[in-house]
Amino acid sequence: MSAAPDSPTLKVTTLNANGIRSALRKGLADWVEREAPDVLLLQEVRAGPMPEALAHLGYQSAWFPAQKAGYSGVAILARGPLEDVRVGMGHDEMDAEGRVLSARIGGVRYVSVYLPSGSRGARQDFKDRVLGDFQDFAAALMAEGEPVVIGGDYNVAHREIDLKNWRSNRTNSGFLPHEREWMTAHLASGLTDTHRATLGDQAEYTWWSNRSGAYDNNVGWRIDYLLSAGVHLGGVGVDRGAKLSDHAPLSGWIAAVKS
Amino acid sequence: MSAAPDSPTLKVTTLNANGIRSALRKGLADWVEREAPDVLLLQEVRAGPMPEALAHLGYQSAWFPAQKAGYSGVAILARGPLEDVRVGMGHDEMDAEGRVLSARIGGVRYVSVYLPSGSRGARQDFKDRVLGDFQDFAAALMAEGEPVVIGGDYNVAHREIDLKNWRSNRTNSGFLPHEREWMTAHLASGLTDTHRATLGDQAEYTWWSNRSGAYDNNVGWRIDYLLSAGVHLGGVGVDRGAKLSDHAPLSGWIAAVKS
DNA sequence: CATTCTAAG
DNA sequence: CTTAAAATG
Repeated sequence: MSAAPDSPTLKVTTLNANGIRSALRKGLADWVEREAPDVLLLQEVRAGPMPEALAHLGYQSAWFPAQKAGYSGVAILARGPLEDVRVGMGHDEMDAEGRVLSARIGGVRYVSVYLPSGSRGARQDFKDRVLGDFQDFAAALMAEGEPVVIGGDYNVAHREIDLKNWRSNRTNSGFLPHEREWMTAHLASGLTDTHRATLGDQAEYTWWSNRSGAYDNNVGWRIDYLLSAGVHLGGVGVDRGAKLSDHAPLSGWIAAVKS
Repeated sequence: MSAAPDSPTLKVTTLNANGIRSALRKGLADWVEREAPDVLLLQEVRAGPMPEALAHLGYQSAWFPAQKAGYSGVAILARGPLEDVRVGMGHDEMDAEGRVLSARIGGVRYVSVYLPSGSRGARQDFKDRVLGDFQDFAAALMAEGEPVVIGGDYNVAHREIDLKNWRSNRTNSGFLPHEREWMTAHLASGLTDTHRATLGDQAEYTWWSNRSGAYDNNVGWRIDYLLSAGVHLGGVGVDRGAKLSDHAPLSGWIAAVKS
């Protein structure tokens, strides 16, 4: 992890929890107490609202579960008040699966997003369809004029350096040419990939398959992002050693904004 | 456990495994190697045929799974050849659930039976219906003239001494008056309850609920039986400490029969 | 409370 | 490989 900058900042973390109950068993509460993010964006919580999960550490929270129990679901936890909480992105299919949630915290709009996986083939069509819709949603948010921070699991690796075996994955969901082009356009719409901007072309991953020693061999993908518009995110880093789920927490420091 | 008698005998064990994979994880193979039953009658294996499970210890086997994966299913394992294996009891409903299997081993017909639980209310009707059918099946087997040993989970405690809290369970499935009367009639048809015959009115259980410390407090039920007709079973005993499942293995020694 | 299977990733 | 739920005991 990088060190925090000197000026007054807020720390923001995004994490695909792959089941918040599982992540809590693996020490999420201790990790949060130690790392003390001011804003925590969670994806794939796979549970209904659990406001008590980190309440003892002083977090308030908003939750947007999927209609289907045990599936998907996002949350935002923060040490300050969550204002103007918005569930969903006005998209029946995405919102039925609890994939987008946003709130204003300290004058910044934070979005927790979990874009669909296409690894099960039959879902690639859905993924392809909603990428454009999410871009429209993000553009509309930015047009509101508030600073925006989007954190989440995009299920897309952008560049060759963003996954271990890019050659063998050129035809696999998550690194398909049109997905990568979509990410390029998404960023070009005004969002900074703070990980890339901070760490440059250093290979670093945020997800490792559970199968066959992918983590031990660091055969990973960078598919989780902290994107920002209208505000600077610094000190971005991946806590590869946290092992709270099959994803690593991705954190950064954002300059405090007057609200 | 009681000691083996002096004369040439075969050891027979019955065990509701509550998932043979689980029982193997909990040391079933070691237990079998140590206790070395010649015949092992298993219920609730919750798996398809696994002839390899104890093959390394020299066991041959017959399996009768339920049609529904992961549910019910019985098996017979033996160190000698299994002759005239018969799957089911000629009863569509019982046989769809893999509840009765028999084989001749060393001149004795062994039956592995898993009678339905009524603990889920809606299944009590089914249980009540099939008790009579199983009695008919057993009577027909005995009428064939071969010695018969039936081992299995009857899901019925016979007498007040056969469960810890008989007073509070008089209206609960497994100790209903008509179930107890059925067991009385079942035994009266010519089957010896070898546990009761050997150990008398000593309270001993074969099953403990997984909930709320039932095992530690020995709040159990005697619902597994070794019944015999035309052959004597001695040295019957329950291995309460085995902890291979929520049931204890029940074993006895049978005098070898000329085949 | 424990087991297995399923859907999903 | 892992998670959560569902069905079943």
